[in-house]
Amino acid sequence: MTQTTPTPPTDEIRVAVSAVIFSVRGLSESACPVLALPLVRRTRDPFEGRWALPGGWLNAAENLDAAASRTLEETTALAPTYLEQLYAFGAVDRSPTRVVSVVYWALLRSDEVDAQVAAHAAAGDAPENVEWFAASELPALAFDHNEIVDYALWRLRNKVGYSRIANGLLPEQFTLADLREVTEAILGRRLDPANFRRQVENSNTLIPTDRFRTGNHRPARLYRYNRDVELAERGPLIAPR
Amino acid sequence: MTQTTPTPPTDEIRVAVSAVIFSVRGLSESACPVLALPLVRRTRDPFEGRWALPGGWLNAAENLDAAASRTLEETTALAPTYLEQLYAFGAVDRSPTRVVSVVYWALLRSDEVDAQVAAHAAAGDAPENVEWFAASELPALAFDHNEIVDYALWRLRNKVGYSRIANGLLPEQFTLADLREVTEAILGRRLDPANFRRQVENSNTLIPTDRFRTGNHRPARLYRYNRDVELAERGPLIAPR
DNA sequence: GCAAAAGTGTTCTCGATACACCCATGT
DNA sequence: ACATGGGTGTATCGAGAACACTTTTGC
Repeated sequence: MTQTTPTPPTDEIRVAVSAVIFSVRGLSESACPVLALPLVRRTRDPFEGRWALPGGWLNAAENLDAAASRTLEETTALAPTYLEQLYAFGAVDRSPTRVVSVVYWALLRSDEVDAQVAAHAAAGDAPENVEWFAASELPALAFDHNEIVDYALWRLRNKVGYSRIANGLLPEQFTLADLREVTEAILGRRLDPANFRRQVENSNTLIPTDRFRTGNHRPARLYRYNRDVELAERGPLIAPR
Repeated sequence: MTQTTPTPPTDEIRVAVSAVIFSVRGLSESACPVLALPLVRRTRDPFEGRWALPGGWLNAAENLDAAASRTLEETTALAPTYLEQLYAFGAVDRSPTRVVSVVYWALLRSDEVDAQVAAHAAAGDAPENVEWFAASELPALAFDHNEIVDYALWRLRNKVGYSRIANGLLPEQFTLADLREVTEAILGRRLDPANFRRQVENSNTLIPTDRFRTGNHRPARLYRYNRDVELAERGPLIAPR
């Protein structure tokens, strides 16, 4: 930003924005929910045919956050419940041409994704080049995108530990078991239901409703997210959008 | 990174790299040490005369990390003990022209900085446009650099809490009181010497030497940094350089 | 001897964990 | 009735904070 060089030689450097979009597939089914993310099949030369993170070029009149949202919207047609910058990747050899990628990571509500995917399947207009993959079973991706996903996973797991962010993956109303199972899917280990309940209750991030989900067993209380909390953990940076 | 646009319209976007460089001034003096950082006075139009973070344009054949190191070297002629990417700032209106700044933050050993500054003062070749400021008494900076420094301070304070990073500001050998005073300067509050000692000892980041610093009171043991630890806290990203 | 910092020991509290136990529902 | 998950109670452990106390130096 200090412009020491009179004629900046940056013509050959382009800025891209990508996103690691997390959601949960197979919630409320018998099996365990699985952390998943959408990938885009490349249709042009560098790594043609390989899967890659959704992304695009940064427009000159577009904020970084807006570009990340646009990328996300173009891929999933959905609004994220959480969006945060991950890292700027800028190694010279990460692409045949010089590209600096500012990567974001996001959380999507599972019900919206499920509905979207089901609607596309029914209408037969599923975007041909977008596919959801389980985060634990990714193929070899284009560019350095495998490393990027690894880093995003690390951040997500970290954040799930000290913050109550997992509800960003759940519908408007959900049970504590839902929230616990999603957290378990992220962390990759089982959690004590009793202790999990108390930790969540003490965090004041959830508001109990008077509705219950009935099923095979004792009905479970439904909770909803408390929007007054979420912030204050990201420091003095303004929330995106 | 997915190059959906055939002809990317990125010609007007330039990539800059800046650095928030922290060091400690006034260590081993009677008063409390003060967290300080170098600023550069702008000599051209946007915000001419105002102080700004050291930085420069990213070269086409240069990694982001390398550009940060270069920036740092040009400002201080010193090698950092710690260097980490802070954030990519890319709001459209943060500069008259469209600039995406990838900002790093770094720690410098206080003794090296003191020696450097003293040498320049003696030789009379002090760089006219670089000056060290106390982090708590910054003037109004160019661009969005005040916000950037605030965010870097937040990250530094955070990291000091859960990691043993403060020794990156200290000379090769130092006492526990040195380390505690630096930590106090960063956090802005006093710490219990007894508890601080135990926390540091249990963290295994320090190696006791058999040397002592003698002074007005009981001699204090000198410690040095244990280089085997430091990493593993930054996730799967490779260390810079 | 005294002041002051270096360094040690002890206690208390709080949060996380483990786990025993009761509750409510469908079958 | 009983299996199963929902939900509560309780003992234990460890890290951190508070603070009393001993040690070692310069003056």
